Amino acid sequence: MARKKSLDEGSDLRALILERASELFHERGYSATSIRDLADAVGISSSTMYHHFTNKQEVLHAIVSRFMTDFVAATVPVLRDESLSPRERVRRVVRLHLELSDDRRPELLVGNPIRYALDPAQQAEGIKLQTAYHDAFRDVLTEGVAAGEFRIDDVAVTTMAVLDMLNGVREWFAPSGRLTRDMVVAQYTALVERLIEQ
Amino acid sequence: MARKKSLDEGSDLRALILERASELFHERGYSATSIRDLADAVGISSSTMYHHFTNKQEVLHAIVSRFMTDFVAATVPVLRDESLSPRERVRRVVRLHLELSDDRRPELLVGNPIRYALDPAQQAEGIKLQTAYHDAFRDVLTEGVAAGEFRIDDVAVTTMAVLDMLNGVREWFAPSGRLTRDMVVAQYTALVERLIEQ
DNA sequence: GTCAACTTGTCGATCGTACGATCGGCGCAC
DNA sequence: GTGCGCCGATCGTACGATCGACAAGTTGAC
Repeated sequence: MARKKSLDEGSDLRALILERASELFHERGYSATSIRDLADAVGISSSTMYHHFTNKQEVLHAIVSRFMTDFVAATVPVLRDESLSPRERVRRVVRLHLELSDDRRPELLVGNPIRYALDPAQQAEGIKLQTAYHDAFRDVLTEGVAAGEFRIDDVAVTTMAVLDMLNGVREWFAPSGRLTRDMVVAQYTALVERLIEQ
Repeated sequence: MARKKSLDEGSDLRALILERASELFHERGYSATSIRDLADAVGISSSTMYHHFTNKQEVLHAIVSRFMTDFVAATVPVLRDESLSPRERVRRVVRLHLELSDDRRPELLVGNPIRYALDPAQQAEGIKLQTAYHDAFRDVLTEGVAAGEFRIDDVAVTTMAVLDMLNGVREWFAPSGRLTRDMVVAQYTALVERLIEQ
């Protein structure tokens, strides 16, 4: 029990660091956030940070890697679920995409400067996960066209247009505004259907 | 002439600094790019930087402010041009938006970390310009609906969806790929029309 | 069962470095 | 000879990272 307690406390602190680090990186950017900032945000010494992460870069990588892995794990199986129609798969993924990027908004640390801060190997890992999602989305559109469900001029361009549209929401959506999250999901589902259906 | 030449050289150097700074800020991020990096990129001493800008922040502000001002100056008059139909205004702005964000891609330094690096007054200036563009776009959609040209469920949501879609292009478009810029413009014009027309 | 040895997590102090910014002086154009 | 643009040298600071010490808990030999 003592070992378990010790491990749990360690895991909790690591999780807490990742949570606060996500927020600070999201607000100020990775380079503008110091190890001391992160340590202060969780109430520990800066040197203690190095008992949970080998360096600052690893904190960033842990955040990005975990989020992207979770994102792909949640969406790609739905996009590949052949028991559902392409139309239904798209509908479900639109909801998943919007909900995940809202729930875990601070963890979404995309952009060139972030990529620049990671190792080539870490970059490659992120690109691989992103490609997996893009490919799955593109495939379901292709399938829908073949099945006569969708009418799409250029599947690749439409894929990027839809995903960019979904990614943009987190930048302006605030639940305190006129729209609830479910309303946004409904609106975007309809917009995406306009883009792909006959 | 000598004075003119001197001024020209000064202006040229300032313009050159802004150009290289845009690229470096775009690639590595603002905080990760040092004054010495900027100076090296244009072949001057770091102290000379301070003869053209009061500090590092002003370099960033000059880039962002100039681009956003130019962008609004190019697009809003088209959106407000009552001699054109709402449909034609949208078509022209889609092209302008895509071409400007391609031509001056490094200057597009949006995102929270950038905003965080600016003064509140400088932030307000950027927000004001962005709002002017968004409002003009929203108004032309409203006008099109009133004229029976467009069929839109929620004009505000559709406005954001369209603009996010357009903003996303610069992240993945590479002229070396399968698509030319004109092809992308044509595709996106068609996609936007799907989103707004009957 | 006892106790020394080891492990783990934390800290304050500190290292070397790179940063933003300043200063004084130099050279050239007028 | 005056002013402006440019430079090398330098300042004070904040950064990422390391170190040695210490406390608490776990392990293993006897």
